[in-house]
Amino acid sequence: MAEQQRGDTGALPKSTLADVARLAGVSIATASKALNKKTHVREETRRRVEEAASSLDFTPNFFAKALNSTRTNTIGMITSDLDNRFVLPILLGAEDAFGSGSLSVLLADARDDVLREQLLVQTLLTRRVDGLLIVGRTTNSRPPATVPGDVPVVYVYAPSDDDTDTSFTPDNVMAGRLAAERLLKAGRTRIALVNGEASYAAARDRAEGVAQAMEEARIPLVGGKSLFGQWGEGWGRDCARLLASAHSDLDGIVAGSDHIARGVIDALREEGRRVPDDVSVVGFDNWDILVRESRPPLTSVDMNLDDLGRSAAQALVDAIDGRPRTGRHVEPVRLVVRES
Amino acid sequence: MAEQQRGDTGALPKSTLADVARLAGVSIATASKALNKKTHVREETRRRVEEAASSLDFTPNFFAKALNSTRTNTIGMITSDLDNRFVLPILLGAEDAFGSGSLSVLLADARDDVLREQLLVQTLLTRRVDGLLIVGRTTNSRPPATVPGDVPVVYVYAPSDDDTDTSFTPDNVMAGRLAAERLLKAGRTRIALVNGEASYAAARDRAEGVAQAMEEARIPLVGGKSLFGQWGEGWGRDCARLLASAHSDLDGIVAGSDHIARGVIDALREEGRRVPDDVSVVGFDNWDILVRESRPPLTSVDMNLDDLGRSAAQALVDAIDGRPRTGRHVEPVRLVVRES
DNA sequence: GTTCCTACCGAAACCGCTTTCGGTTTTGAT
DNA sequence: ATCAAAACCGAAAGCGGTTTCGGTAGGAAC
Repeated sequence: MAEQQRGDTGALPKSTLADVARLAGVSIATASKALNKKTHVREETRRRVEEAASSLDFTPNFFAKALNSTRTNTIGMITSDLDNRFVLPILLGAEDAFGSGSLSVLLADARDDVLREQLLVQTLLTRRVDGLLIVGRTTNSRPPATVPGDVPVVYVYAPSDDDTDTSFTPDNVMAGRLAAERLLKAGRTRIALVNGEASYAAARDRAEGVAQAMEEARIPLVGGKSLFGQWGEGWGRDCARLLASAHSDLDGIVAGSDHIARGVIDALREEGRRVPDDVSVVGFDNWDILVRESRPPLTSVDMNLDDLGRSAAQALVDAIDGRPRTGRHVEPVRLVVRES
Repeated sequence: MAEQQRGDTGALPKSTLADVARLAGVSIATASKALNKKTHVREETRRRVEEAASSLDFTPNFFAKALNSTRTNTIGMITSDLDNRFVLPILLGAEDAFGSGSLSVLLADARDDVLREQLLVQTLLTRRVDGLLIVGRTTNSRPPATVPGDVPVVYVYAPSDDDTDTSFTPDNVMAGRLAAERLLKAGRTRIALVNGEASYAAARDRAEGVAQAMEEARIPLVGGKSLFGQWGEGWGRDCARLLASAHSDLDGIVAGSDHIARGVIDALREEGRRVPDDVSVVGFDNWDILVRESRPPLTSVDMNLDDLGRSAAQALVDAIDGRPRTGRHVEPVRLVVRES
């Protein structure tokens, strides 16, 4: 009998702070303080207010709150991720970085278009987001977005050109090292690098890491250097076939991506080379659908995107709280050993 | 000289409607009306106000606006999509369904957990979203979320159990038909269906569609019925191998997914059957990375997720505008012919 | 019995905008 | 020139909270 159904629309009663105050027999001001654990309110009064609030299942009006007080507990996330691989891990990271339920994420897709991105920044700022997470499509660095004012921005995956910005990007050099070292430790000495497109920083960085590891081991790369090509399976196949026929002693291949690795493995098998007995293969990305079902299952370097997202989100939270952690953060990756 | 830099924080000047009104020499009320193209305001007055507004680059305070007026131009999107395939297409659809920039999407991940989903619904309602888009992980139908009040909800991919809700789901029966018909039209008569897990509505529906097409053609399925298994390449390989050795006249395979199809194709090739010369193969999902680089490139049924998302988003917009389109909408899919 | 603190509480201003409603001009017709 | 109707405009009342600041009551100190 306490609550009245309002019509038959099932609309929620929407009690306001005034209702709570009235029910608790205090002023609105006191009710507000009581619920916000602020200034001294007698313990008993607070209890009364809280009871009143919960009995009316009072939910403070988000917008009224936001009207006074700069924080909105909302962050904006602008993505340009085409194949859809980063958004959710990063979202999860962000959600975890806050207490559950407290923070919300406004997601928008820039479609890899600078103008559109700029527009989205505006829109999000209008909605008074506390901070911005800008997710790139590649690890190539990019011009910083122009974000007026003091809104913190964290770049993820694609770092900002400006090193005084805050960026989080996976350590592709380390990835290259891990891949090469894996093969070296397994005693392989005739190792080739079938890489992706040279226009990608990821490809170049991985090449760099591989080169470092090989130099330290004083073993030259088969073919002398990174073999840049395309990202697809086709390139992996073609290149592996050439390598196999040119170098009968080939015993290891670092592939620039899992995709390429799939091609490499298939070609090797068809050329009569056993994987991993004759030639061992390592890929990058640890992309589930590619890695798990290849024959044999592919050893791959996982770029730890979840952690990357979480770290970035955490950094954004910190920045919002006034503890900025500027600079380009290059996050560690990890090798996932499978049978290849 | 008009704008003053406020300190060196670079904080934006944040002009308010009052500033605009003052500059234009009108009252706040008039300024408001002028900018909102509402009641009659003299054309010249409107101009003055608009000039003032743009010279101060006035942006209305989102929260103040939201405080009076139920609409917030924000929708909530709750996903449980694990492999990350639907979120962006649907997001794009939603963004397109509105004028660009006008609407924002609050994204949250339910992690396939009913309790968490319920929590998120609450959180989003607190933020007064105009509507809710609930994206499932499979096409299996699901119990409706309990959304108090009159907030419109549209289910995407996974339809609600309750047919008076609004759901959008791809037409997997049609998909099955298209796949089978493609093979039949190519003159194939010894066709098998290597399907995914029977616990998935998608698998069962596709089987249903294939069965319909075969019946109409009065041609039985090799093996007599859908061969349910798992979704992976491994199952595709194993099953294709068995089929190939048991049925030398086999000339067509419908695979339950592109993933399975990849396995099927690889196995067939290794069994010495040429694709498509000896056996033609069709997959489902048209998942770029799987389809394009298989040998030969795979003919596949595209589930039109972009359109699905767009339609769902549009329906949500309509519902918000008071034109609900309840029911389970089964959206068409399309065949993408490649070489297999 | 004053005086002075202290701890609580509440009136009222305010955040920035929308909207109602009454007052003032303009306009148009007579 | 006169007057009603139409067109504009602005004061003020919200929307639902937070926050300042002054008022009270009760107790300790004198």
